[in-house]
Amino acid sequence: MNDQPPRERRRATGRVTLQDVARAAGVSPITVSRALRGERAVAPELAERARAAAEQLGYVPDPAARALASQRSSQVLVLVPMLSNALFVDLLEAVHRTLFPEGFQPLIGVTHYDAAEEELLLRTYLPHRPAGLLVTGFDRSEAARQLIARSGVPCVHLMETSGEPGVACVGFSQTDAGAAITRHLLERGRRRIAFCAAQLDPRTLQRAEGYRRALREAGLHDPALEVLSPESSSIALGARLFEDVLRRLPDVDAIFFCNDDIAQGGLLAASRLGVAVPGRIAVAGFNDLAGSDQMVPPLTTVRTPRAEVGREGAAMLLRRMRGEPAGPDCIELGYELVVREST
Amino acid sequence: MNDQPPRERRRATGRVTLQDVARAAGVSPITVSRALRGERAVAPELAERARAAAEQLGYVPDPAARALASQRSSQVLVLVPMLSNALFVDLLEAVHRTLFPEGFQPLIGVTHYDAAEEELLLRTYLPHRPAGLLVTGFDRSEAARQLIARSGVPCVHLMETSGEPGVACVGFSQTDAGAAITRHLLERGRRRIAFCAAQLDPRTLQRAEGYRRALREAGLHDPALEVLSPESSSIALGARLFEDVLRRLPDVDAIFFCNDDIAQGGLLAASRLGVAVPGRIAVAGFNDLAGSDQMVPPLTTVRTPRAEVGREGAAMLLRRMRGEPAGPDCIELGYELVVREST
DNA sequence: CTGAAAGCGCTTACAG
DNA sequence: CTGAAAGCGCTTACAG
Repeated sequence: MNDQPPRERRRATGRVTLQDVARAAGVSPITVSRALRGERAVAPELAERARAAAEQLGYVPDPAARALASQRSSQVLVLVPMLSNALFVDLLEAVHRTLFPEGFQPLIGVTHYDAAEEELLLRTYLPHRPAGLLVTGFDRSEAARQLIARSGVPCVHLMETSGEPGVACVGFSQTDAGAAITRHLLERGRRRIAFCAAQLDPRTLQRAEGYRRALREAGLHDPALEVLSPESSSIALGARLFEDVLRRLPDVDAIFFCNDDIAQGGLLAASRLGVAVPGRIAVAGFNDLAGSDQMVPPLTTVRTPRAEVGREGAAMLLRRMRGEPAGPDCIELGYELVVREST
Repeated sequence: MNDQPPRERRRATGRVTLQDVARAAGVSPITVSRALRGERAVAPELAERARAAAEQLGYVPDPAARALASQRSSQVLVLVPMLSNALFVDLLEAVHRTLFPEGFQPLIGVTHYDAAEEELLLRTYLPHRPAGLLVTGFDRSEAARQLIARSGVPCVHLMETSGEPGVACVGFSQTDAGAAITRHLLERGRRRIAFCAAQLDPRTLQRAEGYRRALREAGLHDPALEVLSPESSSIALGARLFEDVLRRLPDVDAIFFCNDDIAQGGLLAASRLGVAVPGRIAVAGFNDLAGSDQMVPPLTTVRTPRAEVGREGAAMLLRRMRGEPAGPDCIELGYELVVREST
């Protein structure tokens, strides 16, 4: 009567393994593995038996074991600068919708517009061997660049475009968009157009470049009209910048804010101070964020294709992760002027 | 002259492994492993040698191998309803700041207030064996509840509190906070106070309950004054709800909006329509989100402790993941009335 | 305090 | 098309 279990050395995880499924299906574990991943040709009958057994036992592959054996996980590292900018929330949403149903899980990292922090995130997450990498723009430390290159992980750059062949990217011309909204203000008869910006990240500076280009073409460029703050973009900062312009540059008749949140703050400041918009001063924003259409007056802005950027960027990455024909290296999407009553 | 390399069966990953470090340090791999993790007592001299060798070779542990061997990854699954509600961005920020420096990486999942989606996220991520789990509130499918319980992964509930012993949670009383802001409106002399809500998630409904309690106590409760929309919260929806109240309930003299974004929309609608706030109608919000202090007039609201919830929730989870004394099951944080000019 | 052995649960690389 | 063997790079569980 010795029914005590044998001295157990095995760690009992209780998990249903490939082995269990193989035994139940009467085939080898490799065959089950192949059948479940749809890899290679497996005899239809065996594949079906494997699937049925897996289903019946409630088999769920172990991602850690899979990652260890294949040297590749199913996570996709997505690096964005800041979640408090609704732009990136829209971007992430589109990325998730594209990747998740295809069996890849986005792993979100927030850099806070900080090169050192981005580097730390890469150092932390790259050892997980993500299947792919989605990063914002091209501006990063040399070390970060090398980490990405040496990792061998397929990488797509979002929100900006680059001419360089071999560099995968999906975005639009921030410069052109900045020039377009500035030209719109010129067409409305504005002559002293200020540019108010926060954060001063590369994309903001590209919009500044577009602003300059448009004003130079009109012979109306004046560096004194650029109000650049390195602070984070926020409604409160926008209000301050607006008041600042009013005080220091009384002849300004229009402001192009580099992002809708500071533009909204500007509009609110105008309302509080009783400054007529667009009568006394026109206000334009950028990105068409939530609420801009509800401002008083509704905000003229540029609708940027962040959802499309997320979708197309993820799709481009998908092709590269799967080794499919990669398609174009760079996709340039459009933008759209949204003219409302603030200009 | 046969210097062609031997037939290679090994997959050359090129990675520096524990073995390499052990060889270099002249100790066994297990000793290196223990030294690097600070586990158990390792002779100081050996530990130092192991650390030096690891440093010198640029050794980075393989998370997949670690997860497979230990049956536990270093990721912490964090489930929030929606990133477009800035509340959750603040929450995630605090969670990241608390967890990341301690060697745990948040893995963000967005449920979109959808029980089925939450369940799918759990089914997808739980097999990764996260070290811990942070979820929003208590409202989920029975299947989700079981998945969590059976996984054995330590779990802390955020944003709400529960009396149940053994259920770890960090939050505050949404009901009390809702009652408090309603009482503030009463104290301001308002008598026909409407409650406008979107989304109708559990926390919103708890605020509604607080609203009712306060009005009943004052003998002023009227179900007709509740305007509940299942749509997602947004500035645009707030504007519509405001106009709706004005039209359908002309005697209303105050509105308590369940979230600041719809309150901001209400304020903007008032401004557009020329309705005096608080003269004709008082407006109060909830959460004190970005921009509320910049509204015209500035919005009276309730400042909720989401950053503290994130920090304390993550800290509570940290203790549980490490098997330290767990501390209290439930931490109830406070909230703060922020009275501005809209009431 | 230290280490040899076993094992975590998969996939790769061959061979047939 | 299928499978036996080896291996991915760690940690656990023992033993000493």
